[in-house]
Amino acid sequence: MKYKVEKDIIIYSTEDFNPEHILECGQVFSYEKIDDNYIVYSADKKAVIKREENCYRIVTDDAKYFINYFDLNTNYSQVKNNIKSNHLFMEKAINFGSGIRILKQDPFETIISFIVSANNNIKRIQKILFAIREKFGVKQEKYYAFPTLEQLKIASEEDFKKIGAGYRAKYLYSVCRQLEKEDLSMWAELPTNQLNLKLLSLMGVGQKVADCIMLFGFSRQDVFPVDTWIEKVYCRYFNEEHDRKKIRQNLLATFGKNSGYAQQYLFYSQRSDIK
DNA sequence: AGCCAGGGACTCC
DNA sequence: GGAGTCCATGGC
Repeated sequence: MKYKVEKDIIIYSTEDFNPEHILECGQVFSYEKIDDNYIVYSADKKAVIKREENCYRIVTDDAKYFINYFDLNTNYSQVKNNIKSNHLFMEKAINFGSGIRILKQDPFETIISFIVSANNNIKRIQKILFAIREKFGVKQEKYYAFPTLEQLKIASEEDFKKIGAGYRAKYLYSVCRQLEKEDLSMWAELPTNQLNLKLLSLMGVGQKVADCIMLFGFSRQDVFPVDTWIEKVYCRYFNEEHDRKKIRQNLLATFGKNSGYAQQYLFYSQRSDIK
């Protein structure tokens, strides 16, 4: 990826970087579109992505953080070549979401976000997560940081209900109780299968949510989140199959260590319902 | 009005 | 280990 850092980050190779694809492909919920620009919030940080003549400009106080966040040192042209299988639908999905990059999000924020995401729609997920920021996060200049565990653990189950989390309020409350006893900073060192077990032990985290957390919060590519949209893709292009465990196994066998990337192109194109 | 949303827990067997 | 059922809420 060709980019330059002054104070802002300037992105030159726009075929592998498209803010619309990156932010609206379902991997992240805390962002806004204002006119032609996007604002994304991660942990206590913020970045504005502006379209300029032959490049994108990422305006932020913490360039180092967002170079990592946007995964700028991974070559996505190569990623796309690696998963461009014989399947025509895969090639179409890649073309449709050609500017997708898998974000490296904050682990705690990702855990909370994808617990909220379960059996929910994206609009409402966004609303709940912004409310969590406003109610429990530290106020910055013009936005609220996502609360740390230390800050969020004062929340009661009722607090989460008032925010609109519905039956997930109980999960959020108990996950804070569970995480109080853990050292989350050590989880990044675990191999994927052990990290998976840690995540599955959390209330409100099943295999799909665990996969999303591993992919978006722990940079693991050897996972394949299967939700209702991926199930639709699978039935459309592979077999009529509704056992998500089997679907996951088959897709992992097909895409191997590039599964996470493949999943995201497929999810985005299917959810946007390209023909 | 009824179905669906980036599913998971719980209760049976 | 599977199959059924229930779960809050808002958008369409």
